[in-house]
Formats: sequence, C-alpha cells, structure tokens
Amino acid sequence: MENQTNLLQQRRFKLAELKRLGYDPYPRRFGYSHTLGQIRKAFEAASAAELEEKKEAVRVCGRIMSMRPQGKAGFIDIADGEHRLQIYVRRDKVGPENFELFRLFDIGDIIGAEGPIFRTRTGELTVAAACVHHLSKNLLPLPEKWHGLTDIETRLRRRYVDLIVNPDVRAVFVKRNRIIKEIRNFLDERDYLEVETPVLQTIAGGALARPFATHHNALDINLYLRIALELYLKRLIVGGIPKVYELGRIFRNEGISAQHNPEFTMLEFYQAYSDYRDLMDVTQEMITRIAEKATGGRRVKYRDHVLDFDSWRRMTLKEAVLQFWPDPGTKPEESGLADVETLRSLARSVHAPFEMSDGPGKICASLFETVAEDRLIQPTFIYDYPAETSPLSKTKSGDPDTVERFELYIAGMEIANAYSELNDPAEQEARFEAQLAARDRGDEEAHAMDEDYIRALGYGMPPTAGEGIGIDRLTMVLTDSPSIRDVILFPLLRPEDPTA
RNA sequence: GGGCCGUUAGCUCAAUUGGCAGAGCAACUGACUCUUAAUCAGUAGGUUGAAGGUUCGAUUCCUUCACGGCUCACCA
Repeated sequence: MENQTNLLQQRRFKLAELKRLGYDPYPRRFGYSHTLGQIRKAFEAASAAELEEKKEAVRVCGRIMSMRPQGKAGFIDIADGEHRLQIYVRRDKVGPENFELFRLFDIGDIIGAEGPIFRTRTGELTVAAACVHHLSKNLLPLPEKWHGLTDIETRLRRRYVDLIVNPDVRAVFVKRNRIIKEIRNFLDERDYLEVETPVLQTIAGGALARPFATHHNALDINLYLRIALELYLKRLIVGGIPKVYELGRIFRNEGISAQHNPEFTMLEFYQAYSDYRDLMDVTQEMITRIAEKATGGRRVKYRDHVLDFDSWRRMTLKEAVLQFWPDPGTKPEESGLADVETLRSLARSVHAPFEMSDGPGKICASLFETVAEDRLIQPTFIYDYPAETSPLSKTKSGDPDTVERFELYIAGMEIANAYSELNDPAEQEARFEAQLAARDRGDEEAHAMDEDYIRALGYGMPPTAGEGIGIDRLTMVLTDSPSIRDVILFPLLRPEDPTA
C-alpha cells in the first residue's frame, strides 16, 4: 500500500509539474489527422524512401504503452486499444521546452504527437515528433508489459484495464457486435419488425425461471424484471404484426456459472403461419451466415473442436438418448422411453436426477441432459420435447404428450429454443392451471397464470412459431470463449470486500 | 448452496522440514540522439487477503471469515 502511495505521489507530483510549467493538465480536445488504424492503412505499404520524399505530417494521439528513453531522445509506443504506433522524440527536433514536457510523460499517459511519418532503420513506421502534447495523466500504473494482466478477478472488476492491455478482449467484443449486427441484417432483410417490450412486468412469464423482484413507488405495486420476451411478442402477433423480434436483456435470479450470468441477452423472433420445422430451416441459415460473417469461415475452432457449420444434424430427443446411451448392455428400446417405471430404472443406471412426482416426459428430458447434451458438439437440432416441460408449446398432432419444440445445441451448450406456439386459449389456460398446481407443490420456477395473455389468445392468434437464441452463448461459440464472462463486459460479481 | 483449489511489492511469479520475505518488469537517481522485452550503474518499494490459534519463531501448520477460479446442483 505504501508503495502504491509512493507511485501515486510521484505521478501526482508530475501532474503538479505540468501545471507549474503552464500546461493545462486536462486539456479539452486534440484535433488529430489520423487514427492509428488509419496511419497503418495509409502508410504501411510505403517504403522508407517514399516516406522520406513525401514527409507527410500527421497528428496522432493515444495511450503510452512503453517508453525507451535515450538521453536527449526517446521512443514511445502509443496505442488506441487496437493499433500501436511508435513516436520518436528528439530534443533537437522538438526543442528544449517541449522535451521537458516529454520527460514528464509516464507509461499510461494519454498524449498527442505531430510530425512527419518515416521509417526507422529497423523499418518501424514512426512519427518523427515536431511537438508532443500531454492530454491526460495516468496516476495508477498499468500492468507490466510482458505478462500483462492475467488475474481473472482483476480483469473482470477493472475491465477498462483489461481492455487497455489485452487486445484480444477488444476483439471478442468487436465480434460480438458483428454477430448482433448480422442478426439484425438477417431479420430486417426478411421484413421482421424490431420492437421493444416491457422489462418491468407484473407477471414474469414466458420461461420457467425465478425472477428478480422490485417495486414501483408511485403505483405501489410489486414488479419483476422480465425472464423472457415471449408473451409480449406473441401479443404483437395477435395484434397483426406477422413477423416480429426483440433483441434485449433478460434477467433470471438463478445461479452463476461459466454458462450463466444473471442478466443476459436474448433474441426472440416470432413468425405467423409457420411451425417449428420452418424455424429449423431459418435458424440453420441464420446461424451459418452469422458464423461465416463473424469468423470468416464455416469451420470454427472452439476449444478442442472444429465446429462445422456445413454439417448440421437433426434428431429427436429420444433418438439422442438412444444414440448416446453410454452402456450397450443397458441400452433401452425406444418403446421403453414412454414407461415411467422403465425410465426411472434407466435414470438410476446413469445417475440422471429425477423426482418421484416427475412424469415420463420429465425423466426422459433428464436422461437426455445426462447422456447426450455434452456430446452435441456439432450444430444439432434436438426436437420433439415432452409436453410436461413446455407449457407454451403446441402438441404434436395425435400425440398430446409431445410438443412441437426444438433446441439447438452447439459445443454441448443449448444455444436456441423454439416451438410451434400454443394458440388455443382454452388449452393454454389448462396448461397454466397445471403449472399453478406444480407451483403449489413447491416448484418455484413453474409458470404463473397470465390472464391477459389468455385474453389476447381469445382474440385469435394465427398459427405461429417462435424462437429464442442466447446471444452470449452464441458469442462464446464463435469467439472460442470458455466462459460467459469472456463475452460480457461487466459480468455480475460480488462487491469487493471494503476491508481488503 | 456443496466439494476442491487459489490469494506474497503496482503487475507476473519465487521462498528448502516451521528459521533473515526475494526476482523480473514498472517506479526513482544518473549515463546514453534509430530504440522496440533498449542497454548500463545505483536506489527505494511488503501488516504475505482479514481475524484468531499452535509455536522460542508462521508466507509455511490449524480454525473462522472475505473474494475469486474449477466443479456439482439449478438454469439458458
């Protein structure tokens, strides 16, 4: 702590020196001629002789990343987070007064420089400073230049420092932005209308999850932060908007892990006159295009795997259970996956969790998660889910226990979830009643009754299919990121210990 | 929430069985006008995450707590 105080004092002293010498320590603006990227683009190809002939003067600015002083001269590297550029400062070029200013510079300071572009003997593109400017002071020293900042906790808590010293971090978030832009392009081209629906809701519906609770003072009502976008978007389908989407933050009061952050970004899109099979085709086209645009190809490295977006698979949930069954000796017949007793003994044999109150559908879903989910590395649609776990989905014709629903798995993670939307208000009401019964039995994540949503269906909703895509997880897959924290700039952490 | 692991200088890391807390970079002073992990000489920097305990002596062993990582549970 003492040392940090010393470092701080030294830098504060230099700040005072700037003032004493008549400089504004925090000037208001700096007019630059080029960004560092523009410098690279404009001059990277030019030879030393060409640059020498043109002597093109530039004004550039950025943060000092390293300094190599040499008595009456010195080199500094500045960076803007993406590009670096070397500045060469000579006392006989900038003059004694400006050279004194240069000598007050610290690594981490924000500075400007003006002068002609040239190449050093070693070929490095460099600004030969005619004058340097101090733009902002670094009081807290940056991490060292070799190992940088690696401590995960510090990187997340001080993401600004992480971004300064770890260029890969910025690249991830640039790619995340490209993914989101490409989603909008894809949907906008196809005439989906982007909308915004309430984050604050009196009933947190559309998914099975525990919500965050809050309170509105003037109305004196309890509210929840939304756990899904679904029910409002389907109200808009009722309202006659046949293709609609929202890209927004949702909030779930659940555990935190490498795949879960309490707030995360979801795309949900709905289209009338379609069913879940139509959405599989749309999804395959959309995800393949995004992968290609964001990564430059259809084969994408993810950890130890190469994901191939040219070979998608489709299989039912039951087929997946059978295909990935670990022990040939106990491998069940497909018919056995409908009988509760058989399912219970199968679940015990592979240590799949279940409750005695669970029906066959729920146990079958548990079997899937235990034996198949991790193995679904290549893009795979798993379809036909048990009705028990899907209160908003339409059942398959002739099979009331199965719903028209699929999930997309990539790299062992659930990336998307879609279904043919239940649009029969009477059946929807009955499904909500069944969820209320589950809630009474202690299931905190069971869906709440939403009378207004039933009423909306009462006005008539066309046959509709809808889908949610987890943007954070999709970004993980396309940026080779092992943790969701790598693709969220400021993931939720406990507050720092104030006594530390 | 459970289990395991971690926390030492601003950053990255050492420290023998429990026996003087150290290095590199950053910083400070000096030298150095084409360096790029610049170089050379010197200096300073520590309540070892916090609080207790055992001990002649604790970075090291024990207990509790804080924060983080991995993992399981839950979920997307």
